Amino acid sequence: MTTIGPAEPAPRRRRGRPGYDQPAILRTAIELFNRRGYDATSMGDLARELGLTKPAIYHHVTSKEQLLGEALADALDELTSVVTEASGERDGVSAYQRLREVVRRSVEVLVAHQPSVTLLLRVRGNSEVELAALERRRWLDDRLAALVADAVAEGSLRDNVPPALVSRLLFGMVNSLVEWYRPDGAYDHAVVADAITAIAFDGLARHEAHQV
Amino acid sequence: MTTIGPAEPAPRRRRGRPGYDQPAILRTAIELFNRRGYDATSMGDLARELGLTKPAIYHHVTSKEQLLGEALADALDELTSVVTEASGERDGVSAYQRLREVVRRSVEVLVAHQPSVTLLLRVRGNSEVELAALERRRWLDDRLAALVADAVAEGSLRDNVPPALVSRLLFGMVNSLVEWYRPDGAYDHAVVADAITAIAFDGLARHEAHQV
DNA sequence: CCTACCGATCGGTAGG
DNA sequence: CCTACCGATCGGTAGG
Repeated sequence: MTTIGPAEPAPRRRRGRPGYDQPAILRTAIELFNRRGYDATSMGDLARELGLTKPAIYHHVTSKEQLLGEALADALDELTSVVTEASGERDGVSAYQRLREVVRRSVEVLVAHQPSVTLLLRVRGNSEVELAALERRRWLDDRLAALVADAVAEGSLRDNVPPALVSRLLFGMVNSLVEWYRPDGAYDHAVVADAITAIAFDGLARHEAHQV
Repeated sequence: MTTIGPAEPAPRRRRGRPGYDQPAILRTAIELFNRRGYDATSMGDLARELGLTKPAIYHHVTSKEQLLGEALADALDELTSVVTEASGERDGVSAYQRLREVVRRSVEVLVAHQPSVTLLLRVRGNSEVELAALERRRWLDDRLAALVADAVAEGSLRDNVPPALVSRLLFGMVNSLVEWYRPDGAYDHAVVADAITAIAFDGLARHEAHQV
């Protein structure tokens, strides 16, 4: 029913031009979707960027929405791994330590999968694909909020701010890095991860000076 | 050349239907632009939402892009006021205090003008109007980064994270609240402003427990 | 001559 | 992978 599937294990002999495969088209599509926005990007734009005609793209891809779905699945799969692996209860590991680990690993995912995560964070729910992605995102948010609540309950986080609010602000800060982080820029991902965890957990005031 | 302008000071006698004025149409447009995205919102959608025909909208408004420009100007004017007023150097007011004031007043602007600020934060630069808005936004970002640098230089903020990075993360956290804040929701704007300043400046770890 | 619209349709372009 | 198209809808405007 569709030409999409796992990449052929052995590079088969091909007829015609070498051309693009689906992952290559997806990468370019994600880049354009981020640059101009999903709706403002036409399949013609994508064809021009690739040096193909519009119909040629449909040889590799069934729809524009499929490209979006593929991108969102990438981001969601990665974030789901982080949250399930790092937030799961383990003997001798406090909620506080697990939260710090989730923050650090989230930063790594945002850096390594920035284009698809950026798309995920901009989803508005305008189609079935987007609504499904929003549902998975909500599941992640709930797990993160529960982890923050655990850390508050165990006494390691401030309890004068509602945990749900803490969770939103903490991951709001984490997620904001997709707006400006550039892999070839001034900051290594480790520098960013350190800065975020330092600011989030210990604040940005010098401790001698944080009384107003 | 256009019927747009300041509202008539005295409500003159009208013939025909009472109808909408430009500010009312703008409010509805902003709401739709946020719900579905600017590009995904057609003037037909806006007309349907208002109970008008499409041509009727063009009686009040010259173009779809003008509506976007109006919204972005609202957000930018408000944020510019905050940054110029609260970040300006004054005798006896430290950069640290001014930064806290900017954060607090920014939260108030985000809450009071959430719809237009949300649009501003999603601009991609797809048109002249959007490019001009991005330029003004960059000006704001530069002023904020300078204020953070001043606070670091005066010794009140941690100096082990680059000031430019601190600025991005701090206002990334502030800006993230447009993604979830609801004026009729659980949190008063003062609660949110307190939570953000507390977390940002003093961190979310309890001070007895913030050593890992 | 005005404000406040309507029914119909313009030239182009969208995804497919 | 192209030329040649489709059904529909886009933002915007005509006359009345």
